[in-house]
Amino acid sequence: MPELPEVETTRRSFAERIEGATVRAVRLGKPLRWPLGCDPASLQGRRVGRATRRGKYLWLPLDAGGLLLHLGMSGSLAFGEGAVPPGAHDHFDLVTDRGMLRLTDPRRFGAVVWSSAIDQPPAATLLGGLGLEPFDPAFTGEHLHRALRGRRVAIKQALLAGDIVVGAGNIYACEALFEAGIDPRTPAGRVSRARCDRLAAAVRRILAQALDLGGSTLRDFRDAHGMAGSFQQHAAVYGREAQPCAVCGAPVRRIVQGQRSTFFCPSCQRR
DNA sequence: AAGTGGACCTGCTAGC
DNA sequence: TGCTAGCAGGTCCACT
Repeated sequence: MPELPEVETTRRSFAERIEGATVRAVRLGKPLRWPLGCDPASLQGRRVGRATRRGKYLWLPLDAGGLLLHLGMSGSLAFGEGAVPPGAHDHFDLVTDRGMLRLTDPRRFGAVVWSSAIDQPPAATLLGGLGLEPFDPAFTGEHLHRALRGRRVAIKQALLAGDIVVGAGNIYACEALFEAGIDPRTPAGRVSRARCDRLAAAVRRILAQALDLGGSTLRDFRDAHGMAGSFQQHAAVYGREAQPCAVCGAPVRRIVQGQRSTFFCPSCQRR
């Protein structure tokens, strides 16, 4: 599910309301990707700080540490007052004096991990290999071109890998490559400097547009207010196999790269 | 070092 | 109607 726009939309929807709250209790459901890494009772009484985002991870500071959260493929966070009984897919509740933050995640690829600080393991280890933030001014065509040099993987997979630039998942990598007019199968190291300029701009523009639209809701994404996103209605290629390209009319193709679907227009996107 | 494939887990849909 | 195969927004890890 959640790529950068969904994670950031989620962050914005609860960060201000939970900041300054005091933790009353923690409830765990079924296991997530990794164990919490602390006694849940040890979080009681801690003060919640300002939630931040790095890539697709959220960092929720608590006194003397914090929680690193990831939504995996199917996770979403909800924040609300009142005690709603947990459902079968509710696997983490942070109950505070201002309301409860709840992670719902049917597939359980998500995670909530305690760390004594964001720059200490395990948080630092998980965040350590991440590439630049797409809206970092340092993320330029020049940076992208340099980072791709010598890499033989397809450009689509290089974007998804997250070690050069974070935030673009399967939907937005496809959309950015469409906007930049680049065939997703192009070997990463063969994308010219000029096209890297276009691609870096396209990644930023697509992610910004998706952010404006509250992300994409394919099936179950909701922000912490329960609001769905609407970017999926603006997708040019993602999920549109065999439908006519809005620019040239050629049928959109679906191929598989690294066991993930890639959608592209074989006419508008070239090697 | 870079590339590849498998693993994690559940739910939904299309097709027979 | 019911079963099965295939697919889904991520990313870590082991292996070549």
